[in-house]
Amino acid sequence: MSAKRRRMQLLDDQKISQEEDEVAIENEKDSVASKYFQKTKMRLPSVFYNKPCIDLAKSFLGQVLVRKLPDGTELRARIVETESYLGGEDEASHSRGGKRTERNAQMYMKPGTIYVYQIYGIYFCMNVSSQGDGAAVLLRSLEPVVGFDEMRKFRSGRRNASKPLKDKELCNGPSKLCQAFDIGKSFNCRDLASDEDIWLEAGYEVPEDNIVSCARIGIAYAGEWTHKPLRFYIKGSQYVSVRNKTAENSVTSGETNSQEDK
DNA sequence: CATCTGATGTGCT
DNA sequence: GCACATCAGATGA
Repeated sequence: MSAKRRRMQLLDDQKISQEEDEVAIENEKDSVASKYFQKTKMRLPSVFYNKPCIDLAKSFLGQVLVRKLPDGTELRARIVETESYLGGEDEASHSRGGKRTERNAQMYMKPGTIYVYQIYGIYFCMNVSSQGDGAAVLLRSLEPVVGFDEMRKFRSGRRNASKPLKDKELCNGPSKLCQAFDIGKSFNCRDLASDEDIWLEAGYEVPEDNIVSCARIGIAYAGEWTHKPLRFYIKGSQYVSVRNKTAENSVTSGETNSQEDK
């Protein structure tokens, strides 16, 4: 574990124990199982998701996605890359032109609703509905925090398995993270603010200075929308799917998140 | 590092 | 029928 990551972990622990205290005080008189505290203390609430698409895509950076497996094991990874898909006018969005079908209905649902769709027959991508009609945020890359072995196992599926994956290869792509977290179509339509098996917990806020904004990936067909800066990632992160050095250099910040390869 | 290609099947036209 | 918000492996520099 690098010094950097240790520092981040410490920051998290501080935040977590703070919130723990607050919740404990709030529920002092209630005799609710401690399990309840475990789940509610860190979970980001419904109101967190109720913001405009671009704001949400940026606020996701630094937050932690948690997945509870059937056996109780919890996987954790920090969101480091997202994309905004706006409503009707966005030619790259599944909701372009106000299109609304059975497949993309979740994009129009309550902010925080998960939209999972299958792509190229074999992969899944996970989005979260935001404020705005037909708007959603695509999760593109995560930095693994807890559960490396499980993620590696879920990811070994259709590959050679000749060489073990590096940590940074576990979740550096929208479908890779779905594999690593074992997220499939059954997660479609669930609510991140209340679901038992998946949720977001407070990590840290990434300052605007440390966010790279650039073009989205894989939407070359979208005309003028192809080059709009609707992809966001933490500057310097080694866990991002595709880095854009040009865009990184135009971000006015001295600090980066460079880390050694693993 | 960059670029290319095959895999694969659902949802929409 | 065809397009597709991808990935892994191969190849060349």
